[in-house]
Amino acid sequence: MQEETEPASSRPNDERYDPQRVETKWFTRWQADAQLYAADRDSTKKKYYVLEMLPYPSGALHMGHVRNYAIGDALARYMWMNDYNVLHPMGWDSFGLPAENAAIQNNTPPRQWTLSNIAKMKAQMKRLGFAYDWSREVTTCLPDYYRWNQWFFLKFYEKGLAYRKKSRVNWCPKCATVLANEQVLANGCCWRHEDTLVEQRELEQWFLRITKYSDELLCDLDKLDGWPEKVRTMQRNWIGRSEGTLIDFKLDYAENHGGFGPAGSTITVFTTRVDTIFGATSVQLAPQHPLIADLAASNPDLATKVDELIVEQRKAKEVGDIGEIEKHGVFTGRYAINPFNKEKVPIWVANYILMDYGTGAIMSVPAHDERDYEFAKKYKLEIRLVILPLADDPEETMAEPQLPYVGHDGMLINSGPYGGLACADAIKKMSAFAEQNGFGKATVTYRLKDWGISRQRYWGTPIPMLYCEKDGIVPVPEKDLPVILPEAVDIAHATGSPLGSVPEFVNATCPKCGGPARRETDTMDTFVDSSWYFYRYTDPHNDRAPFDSRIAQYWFPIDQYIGGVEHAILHLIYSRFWTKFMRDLGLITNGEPVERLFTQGMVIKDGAKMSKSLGNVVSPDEMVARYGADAARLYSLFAAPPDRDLDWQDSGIEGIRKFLGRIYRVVTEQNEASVVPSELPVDNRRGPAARTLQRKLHQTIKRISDDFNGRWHFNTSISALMELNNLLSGMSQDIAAGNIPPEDLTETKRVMVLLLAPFAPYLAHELWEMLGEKENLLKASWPKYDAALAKEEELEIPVQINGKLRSRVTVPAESTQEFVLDRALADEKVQAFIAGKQIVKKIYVPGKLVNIVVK
RNA sequence: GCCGGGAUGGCGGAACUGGCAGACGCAGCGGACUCAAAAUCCGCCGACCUUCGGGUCUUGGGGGUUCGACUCCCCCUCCCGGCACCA
Repeated sequence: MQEETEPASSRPNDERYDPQRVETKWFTRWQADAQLYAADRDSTKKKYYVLEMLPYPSGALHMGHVRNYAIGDALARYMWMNDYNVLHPMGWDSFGLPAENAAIQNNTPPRQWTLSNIAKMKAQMKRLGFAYDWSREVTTCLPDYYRWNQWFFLKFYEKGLAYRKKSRVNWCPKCATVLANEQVLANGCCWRHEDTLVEQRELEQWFLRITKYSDELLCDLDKLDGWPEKVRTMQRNWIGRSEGTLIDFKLDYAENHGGFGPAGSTITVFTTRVDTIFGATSVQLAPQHPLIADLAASNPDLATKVDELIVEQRKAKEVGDIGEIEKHGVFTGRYAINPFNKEKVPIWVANYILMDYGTGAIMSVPAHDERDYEFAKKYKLEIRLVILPLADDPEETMAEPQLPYVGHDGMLINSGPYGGLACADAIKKMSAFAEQNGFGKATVTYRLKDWGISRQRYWGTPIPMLYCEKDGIVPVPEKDLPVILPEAVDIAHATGSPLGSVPEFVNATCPKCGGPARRETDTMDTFVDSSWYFYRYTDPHNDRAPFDSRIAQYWFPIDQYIGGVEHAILHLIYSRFWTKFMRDLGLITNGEPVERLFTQGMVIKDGAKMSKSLGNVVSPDEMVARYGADAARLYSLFAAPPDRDLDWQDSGIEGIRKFLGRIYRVVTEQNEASVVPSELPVDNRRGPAARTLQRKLHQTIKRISDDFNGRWHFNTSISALMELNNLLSGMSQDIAAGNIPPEDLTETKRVMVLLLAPFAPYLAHELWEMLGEKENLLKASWPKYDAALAKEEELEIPVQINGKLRSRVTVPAESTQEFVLDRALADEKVQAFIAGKQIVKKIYVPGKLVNIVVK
């Protein structure tokens, strides 16, 4: 009596889902249509700019890329289907060191290596079906892009925001060139000469004055509520704003006869706790402090000790535990005068003082600073209590603290006229006093430093500057841009900047005097390229300006930016800086580039980040070949919520591949009713099965739409789609029996395909066509859900007794509290549990549960 | 040390505002189809106890609030990320 459903194996092969066949077919079609994903230049639709961070063209995509782009692509497709004018571009962050390394290793010119990598990766992206507007492709290593880096540099220079300064860099004596920080091994040696210690050298470098925007970069973080709090916190830490006071300690001439001469007569210290200054018992200098060179010149013993301190400090920094370093110091033999109490305090040099923070000098207050305390104990310096904390015990107002006491809830003692003041009050009054008397002032210090953009490398944007003997530093005139990066440069044997060995490049004419001039041979940090590339996408072929302001204004800010959290600081802070600068230039009006930021998690395998050395790398090409692009993409969305790390499992993608096969089968099955449905109108013909299907359909639309508009938990979107598919595939008998109206069946399949489209575009397009749809799926409208249809008619209400689940009752959805409670109490199992007991409380949470409390 | 994030079956994960813990998937087990296998389909699938009705326990650990806690509060452990003698 039971009809056996036809086994799948008897189905002709070509009816089964074959990802290679489907994907090749659509890949070919999409290739032929250059306009497919083009953003409109003029559109009455609302704009939506969705962007994924552009990759470095290393030669092959990895799974992290696939995940990143799968998220962005799903969003772009969803927005298209919601009738937005979508901008979804892609490009290449294609300057940088690996191209030079490859050039040295394989003897391939960096340009050739880079462009061939781009070709490979672009082919991969296309095969994966990502919907990019390739007519807007930006390649940062090409002159039509980097000339605008140079143009911006000239603007920075014009505004006084690009300047030259001596700065310390890593120098390998064997390579005879400068190394990036990443090229210095953990033990402080060169990556190519593992037994050679890297030195620090002073070099003239170009800087961009990002610190001009420190405050704005910090304050505007508060407005970025579409950014993860984590990233905002990281940027706040990075900027590191700190309010404090600068205080000048005069050198004691009586003691310092001669020493400390030309370098100055005062030491300026920065402190956040000027209220503790009466407890200062020494002044501590960073070992690199300029005053020391002066002293050390006449004191070789001191010079040696200071050098040791420098080495200790640098080693600790390289190992990354500067916080753990054993504190060492040396007394200079000299003294300074505390301007508040005119006391003479010894001047020391210590390895825990950093030259690049504050002024490189501190006043040491052992009683109220942990580091100073530790140092003072070690070298037997005086520890003088000047703050008494408020006592816990209200009987006594002040407590004898355990040293060091670093709290702010106290009162000053032993502090002359300031005795009795509260800390906060004292800080204000003492800062004001210092300012009135010309030996200090309240100030704000930042951890953020100006951005050193000079790189002694070949594969980067040439800095458009000239050095003329007569006119000094002269910018290249705008009309002479771009300064083209020459090819055929021997980078393997270069000493210093490779461009320095190219006479045709170096030798130029001074635009001012017409005499000979030398070109700048350093190139720009590649973070310059990525600081503004997303503006170029809006007007990528402009040869008169980096972009047209009006066009950029239409698209900006970026509605959604998606990328790895590893760029939370550098790239995202430089980009914000660049945007503020462009606004001040009048190019744009927005002060921030990115409205909403999403940072996706890493792709890991076997509990570790994928890496060649661990041998746990999963190749996207292999996944596409074995399971298809749709499966690879769908799995990267299904395996974990996008913001969390994703643990790659090969068996998992296999499961997704099976799901795609099931949805293919369910949608394409020609399941006609064997019983002819009656002629009644549809609404009256819908029995319980039809209603169940309809309800599930609308619930699924709601769930997936909510995920797009909210948390982006696409893993649950996809499970919702699986549930719907499971329900429909389990209804074959109802369908055969004519219990599902044919129009419902068609509608369900249609909607399922629409819901699948953002995640698995190849299969969705194929099924869409198979359903007889003529219009491009991208232009189809995202389905709307009907809350009334999604609503359950009957509810199964769990019944708890004293919080423990004991039974369930089924009630109509609109039941009153009274009705539900009566039903629950009448239930047999419930009766058994409450028999002989007293009902204390009856709780009904509408639509959710009943809890009966008994004694 | 400071600031984030996290810990749920054998595994990846779900549970949106305090209301049925374990959706969906993987792996596993049983069955159907097959000469057989693969593929596919159907069923079972947290642990322990069970008289097979069910019962007890269970969301890193300990306490608390509540009729009710994965969810809120306090304390603790471990893992991941960032910052770190920042004066």
